[in-house]
Amino acid sequence: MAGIGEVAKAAGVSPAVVSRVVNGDTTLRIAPSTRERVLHAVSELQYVPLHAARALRLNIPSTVTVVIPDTTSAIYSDLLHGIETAAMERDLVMVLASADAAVKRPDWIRRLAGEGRSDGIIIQPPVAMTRRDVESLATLRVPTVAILSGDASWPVPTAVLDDEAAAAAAVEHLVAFGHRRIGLIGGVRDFPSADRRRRGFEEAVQRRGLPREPAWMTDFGYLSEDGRLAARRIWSTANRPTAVVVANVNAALGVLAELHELGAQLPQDLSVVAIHDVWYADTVWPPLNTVQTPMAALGSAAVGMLFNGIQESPSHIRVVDPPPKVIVRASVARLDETATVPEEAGMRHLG
Amino acid sequence: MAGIGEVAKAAGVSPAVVSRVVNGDTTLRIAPSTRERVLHAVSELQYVPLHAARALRLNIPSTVTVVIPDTTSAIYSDLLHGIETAAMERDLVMVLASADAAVKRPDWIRRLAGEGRSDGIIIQPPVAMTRRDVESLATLRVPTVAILSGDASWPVPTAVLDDEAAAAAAVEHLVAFGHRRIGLIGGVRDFPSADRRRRGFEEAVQRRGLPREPAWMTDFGYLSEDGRLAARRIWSTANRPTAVVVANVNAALGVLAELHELGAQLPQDLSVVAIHDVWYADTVWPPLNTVQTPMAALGSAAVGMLFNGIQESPSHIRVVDPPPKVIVRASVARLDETATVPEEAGMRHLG
DNA sequence: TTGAAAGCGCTAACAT
DNA sequence: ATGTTAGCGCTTTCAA
Repeated sequence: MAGIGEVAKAAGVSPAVVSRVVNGDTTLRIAPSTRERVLHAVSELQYVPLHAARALRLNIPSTVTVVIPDTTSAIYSDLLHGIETAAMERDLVMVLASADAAVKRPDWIRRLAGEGRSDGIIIQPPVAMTRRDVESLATLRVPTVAILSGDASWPVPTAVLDDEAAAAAAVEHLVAFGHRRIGLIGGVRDFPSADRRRRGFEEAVQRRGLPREPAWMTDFGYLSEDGRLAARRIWSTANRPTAVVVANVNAALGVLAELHELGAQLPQDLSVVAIHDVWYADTVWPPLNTVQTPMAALGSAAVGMLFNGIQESPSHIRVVDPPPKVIVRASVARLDETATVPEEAGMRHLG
Repeated sequence: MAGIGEVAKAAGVSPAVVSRVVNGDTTLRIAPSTRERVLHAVSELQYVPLHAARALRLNIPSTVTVVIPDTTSAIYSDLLHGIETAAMERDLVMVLASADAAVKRPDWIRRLAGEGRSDGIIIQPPVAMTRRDVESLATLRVPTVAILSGDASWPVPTAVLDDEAAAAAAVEHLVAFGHRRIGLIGGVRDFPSADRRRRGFEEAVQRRGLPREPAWMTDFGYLSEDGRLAARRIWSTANRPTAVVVANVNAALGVLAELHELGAQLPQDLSVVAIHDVWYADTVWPPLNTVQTPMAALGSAAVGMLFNGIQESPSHIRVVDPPPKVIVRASVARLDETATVPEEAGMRHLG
């Protein structure tokens, strides 16, 4: 409630002095006693500068907005930490908005971010979002970067993971455990990150000279229910794979649940490894092997793209460091009789 | 980039007219052709009013900030939807902040909310937050309501669930399935919501005349790891219960995982029902029985407390509607030999 | 070492 | 039917 004027009056100085003291103006020459009085009045009246007024006067970025399909998905846990840390370093406030709202009310992102409330937007376009929708983001007068699911051809700058490497790491992990008949439970077609994971999978399979079987590959999506569908499909094929790579950990949970209901013995009947690590991966049964992806680094990079100044920011980056890391739990069976490949060899040459 | 002045110039009118057209001033009498020109200029220049300037000029609430310990916990999924829906009805933007930040930088909440960026705060005080911290929230010049874990004695307004009823519903559910030897895997002591669930549990046990056994009750906390600890403790007691109520679904995941590792057959060896429903409750094995709590209603109520005007807002409310609902899946075994209580009777008189 | 004054972009009361 | 003006709270030359 207290404004700078009241503080000034209480301290017996002008508003200008209060402003300079509060903002720690180093060029300011001031009598220690005066400074004291000001500081005292500030804490007495609990003065906090009104952001709207500063924002109007100065033109300093202060807020980064992140829009993700589901704020309460553990998948984004590391991502958000990465963004928040990078934002704090730049003294920016991170604000989170669910894409739900954006979908229900198409004007919502504009409302949230297009009124100068935000100085940068980090968005993962939900599956439902068309290229046109993305394009319209570019018309917001706010720097925007799309994450996770775009590619270099997009009309806005993008930052993505090395999805090929993640999928390849999953395949190599299975190979190291002796598997050769490997399927893919993938994301939907024409969704860039899903396409990349599929490509990484196929290249790794080919490189290893593994058998390829169309019936072992599905593309229902990233959700738990999608995983259930895929599990039923693959379980019912005549000539099952011994293992599957699941493109998303949430889908993998559905896969495990459905396989249980189908009466499968896990991991003997089917081994599972999923992309992305989340805290509850070790609470399911069997505890799920995952490929940990550099989500925190991605978040940090996205913040950098927005606020590092134009010249240093390419319009498309792929975060390759740290490389994907396999977390071994208990959802992959060791197939000793076929284990011709030494475990080490599997992981090395991925780069 | 384009300001109201440029739009005015482009349309050949004064800024005042633009303002009134844009804001849909109903009292405004204007020539259709003029309005047309204004609208055209607005869309041509992609004019969006600068929020900071409006906020400075008007004094209209526009933002509600919610602070929760972990933004990426599915527990809060319904809560956030409830808040968001209620906020949208009032044309408020919902902004999410993690308590992580608040803990790392104690001034962060002030920064976020004390600068007038927020017109209302909904916070779940994390376990680490002392009563003094909560008290200091009251000194922010922003209306604040604490949710989920407070009680009527707190220095800020609070909105909580009917935790007693939720715990009682869990007990009644187990009784209806024939259980009599029932334990509680509770939250930490002196955490209000945990204390209430414990009380609800104990009252229900007493009401039903069930055996009480201190070794069947633990109080490690709400997290998965806490659940693991509790599961080991209870599994190793000489005279085990046949079922446990777990005060939090995340802890329950830990319980299930640990029991598996201990070699337990579920649910035959131990039945489990947890408070709060989340999407992945049906992806674990066995699919977890839960008590669904009215989180969305709670969120909605909290928004109401903040923005409904003082007279209608008591400083403490308990959301009792809809009542807790048991979601039956497969983690509770039916004990037919002891099933003396008709299933229906169990749920009725809870109110 | 401090103060006075202008102005950031917008809206509302008051002209015309 | 439209324009003029003042001012929201703050920062920053520029002056004293």
